[in-house]
Amino acid sequence: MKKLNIKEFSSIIGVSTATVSRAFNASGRINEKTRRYIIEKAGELGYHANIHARNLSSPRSNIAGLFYPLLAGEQPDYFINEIQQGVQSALMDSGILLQVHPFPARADAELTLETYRTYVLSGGLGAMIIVAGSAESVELVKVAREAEVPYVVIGHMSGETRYTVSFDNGQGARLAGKFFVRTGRRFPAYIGGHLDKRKKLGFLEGLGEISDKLTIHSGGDAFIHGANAFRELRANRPETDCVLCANDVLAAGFIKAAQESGATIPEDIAVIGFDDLSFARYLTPALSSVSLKLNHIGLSAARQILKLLDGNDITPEFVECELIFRDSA
Amino acid sequence: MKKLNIKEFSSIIGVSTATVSRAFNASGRINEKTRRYIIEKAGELGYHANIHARNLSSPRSNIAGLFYPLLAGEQPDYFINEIQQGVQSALMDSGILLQVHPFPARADAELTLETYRTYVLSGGLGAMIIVAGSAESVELVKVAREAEVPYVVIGHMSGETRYTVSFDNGQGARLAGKFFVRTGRRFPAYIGGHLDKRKKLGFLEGLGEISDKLTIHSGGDAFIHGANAFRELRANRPETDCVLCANDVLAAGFIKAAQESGATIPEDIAVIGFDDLSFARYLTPALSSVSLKLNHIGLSAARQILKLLDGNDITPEFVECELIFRDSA
DNA sequence: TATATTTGCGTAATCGGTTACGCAAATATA
DNA sequence: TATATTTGCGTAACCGATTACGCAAATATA
Repeated sequence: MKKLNIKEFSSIIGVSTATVSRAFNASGRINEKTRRYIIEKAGELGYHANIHARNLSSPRSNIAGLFYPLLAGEQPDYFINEIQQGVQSALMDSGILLQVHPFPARADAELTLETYRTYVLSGGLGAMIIVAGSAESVELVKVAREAEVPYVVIGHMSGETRYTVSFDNGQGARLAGKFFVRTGRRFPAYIGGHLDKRKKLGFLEGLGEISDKLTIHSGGDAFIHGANAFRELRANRPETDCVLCANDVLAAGFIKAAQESGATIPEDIAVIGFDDLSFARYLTPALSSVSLKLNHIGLSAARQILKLLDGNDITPEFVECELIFRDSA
Repeated sequence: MKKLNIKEFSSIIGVSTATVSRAFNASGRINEKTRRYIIEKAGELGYHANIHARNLSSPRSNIAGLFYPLLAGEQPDYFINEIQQGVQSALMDSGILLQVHPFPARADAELTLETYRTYVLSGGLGAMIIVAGSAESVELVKVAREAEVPYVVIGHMSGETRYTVSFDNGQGARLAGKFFVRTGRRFPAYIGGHLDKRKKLGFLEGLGEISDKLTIHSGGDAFIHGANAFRELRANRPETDCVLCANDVLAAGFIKAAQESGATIPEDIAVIGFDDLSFARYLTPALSSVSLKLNHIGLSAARQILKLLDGNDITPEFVECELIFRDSA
């Protein structure tokens, strides 16, 4: 079945193209009966307004892009996943579609970034949600500004304070540190992938008096690195009695290795993870973790976008980290 | 800075619009020097061809949509996440963008579906990847056909054999059943959310001689339901010595409850999960699971799409389930 | 009833590209 | 050198919608 365009369709049902167009758009005056008739006929004959033509003549794009830095390694990225799901639920009934735009770190980034740049600047997106965390994120914000596309950034980004849903890793880490001193721990360790300064600093602050005892271990961000960290710690600094891991996957690896070696958690070593991904509670012992409320953050960011698209103003939002207590600390 | 359109841009740099257009498109004859000159100038002046106009005059869409049924409950959907990540890596350097289209089950589905329908039929998408598993998926395939958009479906869908990347849950479950009889288990149970016939049937087949002893428990698909299942089983059928769970989250819940009650796994009860999500190995004991190779499936599906978009033919692909042995069985 | 206002719709310009067609210049062939 | 072919580019007709403008009919106001 050949596809109808507006000219054919309108002439078949005996009205003008303008009227057909008005039937499908809120704008313009049209008799309610005519509108219903046209909509009905469109259903019968299978007429669907070409979306590109619409976008061309009256610029709009109901597509929002979610941009985020790709994790190194092949592990599935639960972090982003939880944000994405939050974003999606907020967008669900808004008529806004979601496009996902991962970008790799450094090496290939330039190419990918350039692709996105062109895409956005040529009008492909109506809104952008940018997850901070790499140099590329900053570039993307520039692109958003240049293209005059409404955007919000998730997380910390220097220089950007206007459109954000932010959280403070440092504050979260501080919570963990304080908890450790409060529960009488003496020899803390921090297991971090590619070092996140805020986390480390916050942790140090929270650790207060015992902060001079801190050991830092950094390898990668994956399960295996958590396990390695445990083994090295065991070998080089057996007195360690509490650790903060930069993410939950790392914590899972750490716990696993600890169990294999016979260490008990939290008695011998208390461990706290970061992000509070939903599998944290599946672990044994169930993992205590600094919750970033990722789902909530995603939701908020998307709602902000929705407001911007409605022409409303928004105020930056700050989401406080919360320490979720389970069994590992 | 006002945005340039092709007419302005071309007249500023002293060529015709046709030449500018040719510079950016593979089609058409153009002197290599002219092309380079134009591209350079475009960079300087910040000219970006309007994407809607391009799509209008020469129909193409470099957007692929990933459609999938939404999980009941608010849990993050790791299943889809792993597929999505596979899809993304395959699409990464292809220039094809990915849009995600979750659709809720039943209740609100009609509205959402209608939105997607209109969107696709009006030319919004260049390709569709449809995850089977609900009545809506079938509808979406119809939409794809009607809109003449290349598509591939992931999973089983009756009537659709041409464009698929499929797997057989039944085959996977059979593996689990066989393993249980081989290892001398006698009283099997199946923990399933909304019952998946194939899984149950396959499990029964694999169970062979001990299949008449099978108990079936079905509640929901979440962690809590797995835990509940354990408790009920313990109360009503304490002799149970092996279970297959319809997914890994369920299995995680089951294991957790088992540990709390003091039962040991796998000695007292062997448990096998389904999907082999990446957190399976984080659990204690590490969860044995029927792997669907979701990441691989996503990759394949996307590659099929790429082939179709290149005008090549594809042959349906079948991905065999594999039982991944870890510590829980 | 005469005039002013509103409503409903059609005509045609416009959005910003792509590309068929044709022509002149450059190159190849005889 | 004369002719045939190829190359490079410009002109203008599309692609399929939206919407400013204007007119006639319907309704409101005097």
